[in-house]
Amino acid sequence: MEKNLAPLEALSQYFRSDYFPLTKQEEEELARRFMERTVKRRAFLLQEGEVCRYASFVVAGCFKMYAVDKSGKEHNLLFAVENEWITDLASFYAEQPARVYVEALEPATVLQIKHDDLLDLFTHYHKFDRNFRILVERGYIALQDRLLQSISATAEERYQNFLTQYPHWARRLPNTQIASYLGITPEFLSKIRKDRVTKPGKA
Amino acid sequence: MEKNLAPLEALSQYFRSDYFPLTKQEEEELARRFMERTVKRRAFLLQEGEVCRYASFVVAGCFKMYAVDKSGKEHNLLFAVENEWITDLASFYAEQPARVYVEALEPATVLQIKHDDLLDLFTHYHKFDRNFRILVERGYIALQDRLLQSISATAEERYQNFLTQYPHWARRLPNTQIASYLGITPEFLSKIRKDRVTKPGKA
DNA sequence: TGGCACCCTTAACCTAGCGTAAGAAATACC
DNA sequence: GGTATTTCTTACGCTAGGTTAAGGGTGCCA
Repeated sequence: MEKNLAPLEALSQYFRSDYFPLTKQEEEELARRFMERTVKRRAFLLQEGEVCRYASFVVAGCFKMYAVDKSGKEHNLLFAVENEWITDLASFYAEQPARVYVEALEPATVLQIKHDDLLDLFTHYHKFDRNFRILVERGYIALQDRLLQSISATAEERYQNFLTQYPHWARRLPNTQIASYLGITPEFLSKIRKDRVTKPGKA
Repeated sequence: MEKNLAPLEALSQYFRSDYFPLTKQEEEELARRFMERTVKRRAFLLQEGEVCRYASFVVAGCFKMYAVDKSGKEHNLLFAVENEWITDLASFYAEQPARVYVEALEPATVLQIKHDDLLDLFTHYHKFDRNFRILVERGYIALQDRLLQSISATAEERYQNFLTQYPHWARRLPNTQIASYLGITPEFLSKIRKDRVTKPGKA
């Protein structure tokens, strides 16, 4: 009963510890609208061309969001583990076909809410508008930071920063996935890792 | 009286046409808290190390937001012209020193609101929370799109996309600034532009 | 206990885009 | 209206990172 909170309890806990905590009533409204779903490794929450119907909160397991370019290569945009959200906002809000995939890297459990139900929460309970505003703001800040790095930093620096900023992802993900997130090939990441060991502190 | 709305009228108009329109009272609250400011070409709204005290809405003129890397090079993160916002959210919300500059590329007029006044609007008028949630969502979507391109597209493709996605910026900005936004050197952009003319449609 | 799928590494060769330099064209400002 | 500062272009050598290919490791399930 300690490591495995009931999924909805995990979500309430999440708001309580990082956002404006919910009242009993708001928690009930939450429970009424979020649905639990378990998915296997390799299964998709979303595929290119589909409309993203749900916002998803990860209760257990691990996901990646990625796009496929015209030469067929995958480019990871985002990872999500426990207590993180994974949703293609562009598709979700505009109700247009997604240009990305969301795939489970491990067996997983998520809580999902439909677009209309979320808008409903927004209109009836001020606090959700606010909590989601803050949530998206934080995402925006993280994205801007990453964009800056991708424009201005070398692959080695980006890897280094990834390790310090996202240790919980780094510990858990295979290097192939990390390479794709950093925008380099697995082969080149391998070379970087070797060099880091060889010339450690850098003179 | 047609092209030059009063600044506050421009802001109300902005919400009216793209977001949930404001009531008379909300517009008055807006007027009470936003301050007009004019800046010369080259002047800074924000410099690295300062805390970003204001959210800024551009009424006239043109700005760039950029970061300077450790070798002294500038990297443009964002442009803003009339009816666009330019604010370092990371610094503004956390009240921490900014890592970026915001500089006027043309003589400009902005409307600015202080952090506390904005939070005040959020708590007293539900609609601002909502309008700003949507505003940030749209910014997030644009950023993600750009990140994807910077990971997966070639410099020439990025330039092409820039021209089609942001014609109003492209028309107005010098190529040096555009190059910095795309993450390439002005010299290389120049080469791309030459090639586009030489081999036009691409067989 | 063997096979299959996935992951990591190494190495040799290749290319997109950078750095530098320097002249020409355009624009800002007094 | 004229000078000074930006901006744009061209060219050439150079480096970060990609590509291809191949070998070895590891865990999983039959």
